[in-house]
Amino acid sequence: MSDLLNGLNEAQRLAAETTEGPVMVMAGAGSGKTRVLTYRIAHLINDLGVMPYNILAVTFTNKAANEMKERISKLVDADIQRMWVATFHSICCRILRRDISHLEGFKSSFTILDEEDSVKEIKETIKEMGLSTDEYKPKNVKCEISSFKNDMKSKFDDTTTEQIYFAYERRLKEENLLDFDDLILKTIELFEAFPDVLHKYQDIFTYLMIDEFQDTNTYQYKLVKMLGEKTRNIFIVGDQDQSIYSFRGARIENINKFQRDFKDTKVIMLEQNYRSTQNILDIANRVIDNNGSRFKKNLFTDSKDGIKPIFNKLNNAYGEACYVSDEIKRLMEMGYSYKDFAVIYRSNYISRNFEDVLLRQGIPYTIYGGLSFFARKEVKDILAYIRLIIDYDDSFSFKRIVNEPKRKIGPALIKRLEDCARENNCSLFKAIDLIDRGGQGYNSLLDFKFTIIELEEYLSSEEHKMNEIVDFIINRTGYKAMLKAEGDEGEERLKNVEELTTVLIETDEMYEGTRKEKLMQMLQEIALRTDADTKREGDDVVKLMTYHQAKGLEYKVVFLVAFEEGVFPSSMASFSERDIEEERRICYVGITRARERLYITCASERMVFGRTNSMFESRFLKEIGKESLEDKTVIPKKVFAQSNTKKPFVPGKASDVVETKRTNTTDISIGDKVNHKAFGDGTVVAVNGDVITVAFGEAFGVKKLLANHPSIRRL
DNA sequence: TCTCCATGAGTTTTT
DNA sequence: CTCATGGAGA
Repeated sequence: MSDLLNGLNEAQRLAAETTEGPVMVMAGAGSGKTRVLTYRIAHLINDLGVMPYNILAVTFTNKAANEMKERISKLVDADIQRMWVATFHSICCRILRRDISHLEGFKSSFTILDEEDSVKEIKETIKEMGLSTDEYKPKNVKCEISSFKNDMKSKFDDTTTEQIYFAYERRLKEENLLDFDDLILKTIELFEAFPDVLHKYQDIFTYLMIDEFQDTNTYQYKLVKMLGEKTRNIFIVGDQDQSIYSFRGARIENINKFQRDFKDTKVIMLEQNYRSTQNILDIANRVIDNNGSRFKKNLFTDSKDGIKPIFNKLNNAYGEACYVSDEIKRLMEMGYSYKDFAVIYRSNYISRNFEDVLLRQGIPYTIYGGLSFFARKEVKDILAYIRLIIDYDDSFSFKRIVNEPKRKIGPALIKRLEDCARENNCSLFKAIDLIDRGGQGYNSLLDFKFTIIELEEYLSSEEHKMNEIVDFIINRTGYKAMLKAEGDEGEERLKNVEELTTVLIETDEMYEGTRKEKLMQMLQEIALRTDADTKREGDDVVKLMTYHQAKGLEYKVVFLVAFEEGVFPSSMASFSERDIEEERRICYVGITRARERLYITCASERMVFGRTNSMFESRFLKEIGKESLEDKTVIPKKVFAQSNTKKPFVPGKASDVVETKRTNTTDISIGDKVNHKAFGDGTVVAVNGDVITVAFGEAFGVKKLLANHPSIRRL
């Protein structure tokens, strides 16, 4: 046996070497579980001669999958391209592409709907049924259906919603579409209806490995069980304390269920942490200890105590962002680089102040979340063009772009087409030839048809390079002209469209076959690509992200911001102990992202819904214990002590008004001359609480600033 | 059919 | 506050 596994500690090594039978690894944060997984796979291939394609490794994100593949490829000589390392959704997608045609009425060329698309389909379904979209809000219905499909609900609340569900399912089938949830469900359906197909995959995947097992839902677990039942070589890795996806149907209980279903499961604990300092681990342990229903486990480390985590409470959200930005600058001078920092928050809207301030301070950053590249309207439009060009019968794509740019082909005409298509059991594209001639927009429709045919000829002829395709499409269809006419915003969107060219060039190199075949493969996989997968890790920039996005990542310096009741724990989760326990796990995940320095900040007041609210410190601060934090707050301590003893924020309470006034003290008044580090000298033109408005003259104009911000002094 | 304005609704987390 | 949607008018 090689010395491949020498770099592992005893528990890790045991986990990597126990290759046969069911194994469960309880891996605390930072205990090297990814390391164990990669070395285990390398061990299977290198030392035991297992073929890479007999290994199935399920990760939580595509990004994690790619990273793992890369790390494995450095450890083994064998070609691992054919090894299955992917998310549940990607794996199911691949299985369905091969075998879904066994199921009556399904075709392997299905298109995967993203969130937006499926809400759109539901909306049309509701309208078609003659129901009101006010009463049955498409978003809510989608949520209901998704809950049902993820076993979070065993039946629908009312029969109408159930009817919508049935109609939606029928509609998807007719249009050859699957939503995200279907990827898992249809695979199970396929395996149940066709045991032969299941056996085929059972024979292929002789070693199963599931990462982040605590976040699997009922059906994902079922899938694991089905696939692994035969060989029973199932290796699951998880941490009950990091289960943060119950809103999506994840079940921590699957950990226990696994042990019941596979009685001879070997359990291995990884408790040594290699990431954080003792001080950071201490507060992580203290917080999570408040969760009653947990199997006790304590992380320890050999590393030093390190720097005491820092707490700071600022007057408002703007001040909080300024503090974080100042600390980043200060630490940069001590030798850190931008990529060492992460700002982590509970929900996306919190990021705004940080974006503003970082931008103004010239600190480079990227935001995770928001609209992903492939979810952008313009990108989806062009992809829809390509889809339609390759497959005229793709009516879903047809509808998306038939009037984009505007061609005077409105809802009335579409309705005519749809009716005709249904009557003749054909696609919308074919229906163009069958509807009655004439009428509003009929000629535009013919034009559109010829444009698509022309584009198809262009695309088929292999003489044109892949990188010319997008350009040709946007020129020929008038899409480019449309964007050009939109001004600055259009310019931005044009850039996104042009970025697609890069994707096509990648496509050209990545896949085999004719141009069309390559494009088809790209289109089939694109729905599962998320922004995080595309983001370049290596960039030397500060990262802004949610706790959920931060899972599995680590940074030298971590700022956990907006530690306020109602934000974190989220106001949506303050009702049951169950919810609070999940918020606490989120907190635990956040703390354990930090390697060297941890900052926790909050603000006394914050704008929510355009209103300024007084905020109260998160209960998690108390659980962490203020004594284990170095308090940098500059507001008088007694103000704090009071706010600590008060009940959480309730809108309209008199005491809150008093609280707000107290923090509004500033000794700067209208007419004062002030100096700002970056903007130079200016005159105060307005004072509103602790926010002052200063006119700085032509170069910088009028700015709203925090009066007691360190970068401002009165002259 | 398109454009513009008003109104209202909503920010928890995502494959 | 900000975005999306829908209605009215051109």
